[in-house]
Amino acid sequence: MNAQPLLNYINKQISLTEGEESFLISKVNHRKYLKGQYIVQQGDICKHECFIISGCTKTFYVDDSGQEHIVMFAIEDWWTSDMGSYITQTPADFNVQCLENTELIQFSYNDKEELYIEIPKLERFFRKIIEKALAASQKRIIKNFSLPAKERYLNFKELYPTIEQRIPQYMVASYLGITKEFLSKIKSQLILEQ
Amino acid sequence: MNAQPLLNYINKQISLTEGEESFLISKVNHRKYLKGQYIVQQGDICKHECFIISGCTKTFYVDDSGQEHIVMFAIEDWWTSDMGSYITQTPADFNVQCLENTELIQFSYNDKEELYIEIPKLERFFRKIIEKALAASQKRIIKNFSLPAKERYLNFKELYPTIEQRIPQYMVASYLGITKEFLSKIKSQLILEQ
DNA sequence: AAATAATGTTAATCTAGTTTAACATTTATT
DNA sequence: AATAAATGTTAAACTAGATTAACATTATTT
Repeated sequence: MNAQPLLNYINKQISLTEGEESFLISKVNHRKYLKGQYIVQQGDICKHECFIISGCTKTFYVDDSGQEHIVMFAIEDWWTSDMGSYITQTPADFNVQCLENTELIQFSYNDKEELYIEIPKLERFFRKIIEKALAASQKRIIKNFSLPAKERYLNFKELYPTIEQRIPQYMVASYLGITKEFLSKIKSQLILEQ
Repeated sequence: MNAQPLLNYINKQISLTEGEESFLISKVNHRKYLKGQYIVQQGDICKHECFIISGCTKTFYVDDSGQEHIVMFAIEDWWTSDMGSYITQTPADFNVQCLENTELIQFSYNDKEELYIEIPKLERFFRKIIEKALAASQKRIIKNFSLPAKERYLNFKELYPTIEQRIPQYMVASYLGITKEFLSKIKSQLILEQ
C-alpha cells in the first residue's frame, strides 16, 4: 500500500514512531476509484473519511428540483467525506464523486476512534484539522453572502489555483452558486477589463 | 463561580471525576458582559472560546462597504468565538457582540491545550463538538445556495426556535443574507398563505 | 406624558443573476 | 475522418431580491 503521502502529510505536523506508523497503516484501507465512481452517495451512510493520494473529487448535493450544488472539491493531500453522515452514521446529504481516477486512504469511524485511543497525538492532529476546516467553512459563508459572484469567482481561483484547469467550467459555476451562462458572462467581462 | 451549567453540559456526554471537574474549573474564567459589549472585535486576536451560561450573542462581519453580515447567534449551552482567529492566533474576521447581558465561561487557547493533555476524554469531547459544528456549517452553505430566502427563513425558525423572539427582525434578515425590507415582505406573504 | 430613538412596513424603481434557446467549440467514440 | 457527446458562448426576456424613501409602530429616556 502506498501510504507514504499520508505519512508525509502527518509528519509535517507531528512525529510518529515506526510502531505508531505501522499501527496507523494497519487501521486504514487503500482504495482506487475510477473517474465517475461515487465514494459517497446521498442517502447512504458515509462509512469513511478519505485522504486523497491522487486524483480529484467533488462533493455535491442534488436539491428537490434536481439541481446539483457543489460544496467543495478535493485533490491530493486533502480530506473528503460527508462529515455530518460520518460522525452520526446517518444518511448522507452529499455525494462525493471522482472527477479523475482517484487513489485514496480510507479511515472507518471505528478504526479511527481506536487510533485516537491508541495514539492521542493523532486525535490532537485531527482535531486541529477539523478546527481549520470549520474556520474555512465559516469564512465561505460570509463570502457567499457579502460578495457578488465576480468576487467569489476571483476568490475561488485563489483558493483552488490548480483545480480550475482540471474541471469543467460548469462545475466551477455550481460551486460559486451561479449558472454556467452567468460565469461565462463574468469571464468575458474580466477579459475586457484587463 | 457558577460553572454548573458547563459541567452539566459536559456530563451529558462523558463523566468526569471530581478531581477532573475541579481541574477543569481551575483552568477557565467566568465572565459577565453587558448588552452591547464585544467579546471579540474584528481585527483583534480572539483569545478565548466561550461557553454561554446565560444571554445571547451574535457573530458578525462588517464588509468593505460597511454592511453587517451575521454568521451565527449563540445562546445558553452554545459555544462562541472566532474559530479561525482562535486556533491560529491571528486577527479576527468576525465580531462577537452581546445582544443581552451575557454570562459565560472562557477557555484560553493554552489552558485548553493543557486541559486536553491532562484529560484526554475532554479532547475527544471537544473534537466531537467541532465535528458537529463543521457538519452544520456545511449544511448551511448548501441551504444558502439551493434555497430561496423564504425557505431559508423557515429553516431558521426551526434551527433557532427560541431566538426569533429575543432579537430584532433586521438581525434575522442579516443572518439570512437578505434586507429587512425583503424579510418583511416574506413574512406578510407567509401570513397571507395560511 | 412627551419626545426621541429604534424597529418594522409598504411600495416604486432598479439590478444581479436566471431562464430559455440557438449556436459554437472541444473532446470522445466509431 | 466523421459523427456524436460534452462543454462553452451569446443574447433576449424574466424574476428574486436590493435600494430608496416615506411612513407606522414600538421601546426608551426625560
